[in-house]
Amino acid sequence: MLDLAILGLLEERGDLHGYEIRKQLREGLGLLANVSFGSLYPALARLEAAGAVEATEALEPVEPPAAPVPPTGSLSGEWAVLRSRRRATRRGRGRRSRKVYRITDRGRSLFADLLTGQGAADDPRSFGLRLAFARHLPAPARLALLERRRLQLTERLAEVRTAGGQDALDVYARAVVDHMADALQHDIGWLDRLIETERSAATPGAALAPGATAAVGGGAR
Amino acid sequence: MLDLAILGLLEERGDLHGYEIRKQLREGLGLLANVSFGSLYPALARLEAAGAVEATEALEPVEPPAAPVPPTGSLSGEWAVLRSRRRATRRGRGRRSRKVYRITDRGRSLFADLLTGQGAADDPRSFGLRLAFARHLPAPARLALLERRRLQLTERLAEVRTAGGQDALDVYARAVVDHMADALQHDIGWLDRLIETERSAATPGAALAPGATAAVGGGAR
DNA sequence: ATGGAGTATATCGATCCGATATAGCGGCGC
DNA sequence: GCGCCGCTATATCGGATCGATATACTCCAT
Repeated sequence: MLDLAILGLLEERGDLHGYEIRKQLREGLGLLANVSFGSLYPALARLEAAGAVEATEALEPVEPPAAPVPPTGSLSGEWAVLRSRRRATRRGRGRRSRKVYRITDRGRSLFADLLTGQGAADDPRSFGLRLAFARHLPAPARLALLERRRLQLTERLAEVRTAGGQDALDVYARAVVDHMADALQHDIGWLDRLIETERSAATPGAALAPGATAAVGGGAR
Repeated sequence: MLDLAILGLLEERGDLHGYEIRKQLREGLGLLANVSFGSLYPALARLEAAGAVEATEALEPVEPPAAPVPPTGSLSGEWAVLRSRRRATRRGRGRRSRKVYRITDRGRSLFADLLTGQGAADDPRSFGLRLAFARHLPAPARLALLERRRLQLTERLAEVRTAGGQDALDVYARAVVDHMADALQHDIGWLDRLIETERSAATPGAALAPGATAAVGGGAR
């Protein structure tokens, strides 16, 4: 449920250690907000135990070069350069432990499973996340995701309408229920636009027309 | 966090036992959905331990009348009548254990605290719940609640806009972020309408004008 | 140098959810 | 009549997440 977020981030952005993952999730995509350490570290441990990610302990020892950060050369980029430079100027005992995580093939397959995610769907965060990573999904699965979500929202709207139908509600409760229905309709409209764009990008006549998905950006602003 | 919902329900609807509380929360107000037993029963136990509610074991014994459902006369209404009628037609050993909960003065005071709830505010469910029970709040506190929420949403919108500003996002991620910003603006507009209604209902000139809050129902249709 | 701010990992307790266990009861069909 | 299904009803368990907190190292300003 945030395994998906972690795997997606590792897939798209490369290396990353716990603290960075949290930062990117809080800043990068405005979706997940929060994601406290109390959930992040257990999740990373879980993923590592499941073989979906590999952790390389990147606390460089006192000896200068002697790479104990061995496989896969240039992952950490300019950031690691700065790091080792600082270590050179200041005294040894390279900074803190710091585990850098890398996604495995096992993890990539798990990521694909979580993305389609037929098993248990519902909540809005989960959907937003899946859609944000929809690029890694084949076109039909993308469409299925959108339509499944649309169905869920429609059902929810019917429930809320039923709840709002009873007139035992006072002004404030009614305002809340009405607004909820309104927001749901708004979301459904957005999904409809996305679905239409997705469909027209896959029209049989325009089989090999790249760049056709350029106008997806919902109804924002 | 759902203590508020339970207390509010007991305050407005009277008696109620666990199963009924869940039903009313799922159907009655479309807000909270879910509220599984796994959270409800612990919450009830918690509230009972805190002295906010009193539980009367209402498994009526074999003897017909002999009220062990003693204080506060006509709480359970027609529902209890049906219940006892059925017991009369079928054999004794009145059905299942069934604890009926009643709110105490202690609970009412706790309810008031949770309603204003300066301590930790944020999440949307909590706000929706508070607003739905806003009737039990004095007018200034009501206004404060709305404005606090408005401020939070404005801050969140700024964050989301910042996140959307970076152009490293692909079409789908952008669609998600844009829609999130859009939904936030929609919510803020709704709050603005509520705030205005609330303000105009409290204009100094129209001090004793009841019924002035009749047009609150947001933009819902 | 002292101490605050930022980086970094980890754990704790509380809350909540979904699934599941248990059990009384009414009605339906055959 | 009798078995089974489904509704009412309470309770517990494991898993996920959050917020707070502990710990430690580094950098920079004073």
